[in-house]
Amino acid sequence: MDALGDPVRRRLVELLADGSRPAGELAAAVSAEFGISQPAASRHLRVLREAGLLTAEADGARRLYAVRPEALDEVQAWVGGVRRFWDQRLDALGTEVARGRRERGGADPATAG
Amino acid sequence: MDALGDPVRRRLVELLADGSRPAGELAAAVSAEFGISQPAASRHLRVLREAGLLTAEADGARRLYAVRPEALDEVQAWVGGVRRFWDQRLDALGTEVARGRRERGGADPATAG
DNA sequence: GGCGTCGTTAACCCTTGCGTTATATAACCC
DNA sequence: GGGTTATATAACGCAAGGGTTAACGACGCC
Repeated sequence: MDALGDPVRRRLVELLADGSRPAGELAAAVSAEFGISQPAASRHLRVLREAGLLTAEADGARRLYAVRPEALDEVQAWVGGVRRFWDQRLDALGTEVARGRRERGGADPATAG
Repeated sequence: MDALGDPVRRRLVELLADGSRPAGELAAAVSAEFGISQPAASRHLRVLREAGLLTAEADGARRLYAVRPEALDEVQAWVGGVRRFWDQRLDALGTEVARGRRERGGADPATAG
């Protein structure tokens, strides 16, 4: 998840959302969008690879990159873990979404809106 | 999402998973776990706040922090957007998980194993 | 085998970001 | 009001990360 803290890297993952692509294609895309060089893109791919977000498969002279779904699972699981609480809170239907209310007695935008 | 690229900040969000907490409590926790000072923790909270991940509500001399669920929605939506493709791929049950196959004609470890 | 292409690695610079200590602001309490 | 607690900001140093250019390794083609 640390690896996804960079917008270029997030973009690279996005570009791989609909299937694998050769490194060159990815590099061309982010180079154009972010104005960075091809080696820079390569390094981002490397970081993503080492973080387990992507896999690289040799295809002749090219390298096909692809998303590793399990990694996305982990991310989603993490977010889900945090969100779960809020979901059941909302499930309890505004019983008291903002706990500060009780102390301040103020209306909460989350429940009001 | 950039804000979640830091382990301390992720931890802070985790600590807020089960409800809001005062800054001091959060600071104490991450200070202990990561060996950082209170001001450092405060800055992380600030980053998370400015990123829209957290909200801060004054409670007397304290400041109650809480997760902003909408922000988590965005994260999950992003991941979901990337994952969706993979989900339907897996739904098609190994019809051809590794698209590289067709170009190379070689057996893919993912499908073979 | 020589050449062009694809991609990664190396070496280096500069900015960003995180950490620290010291200090400011604000609320509570007596 | 003075002191204490709670939290944020300021000023600053340092390490890390990301960018660049140059060079290297690997494959494909003729």
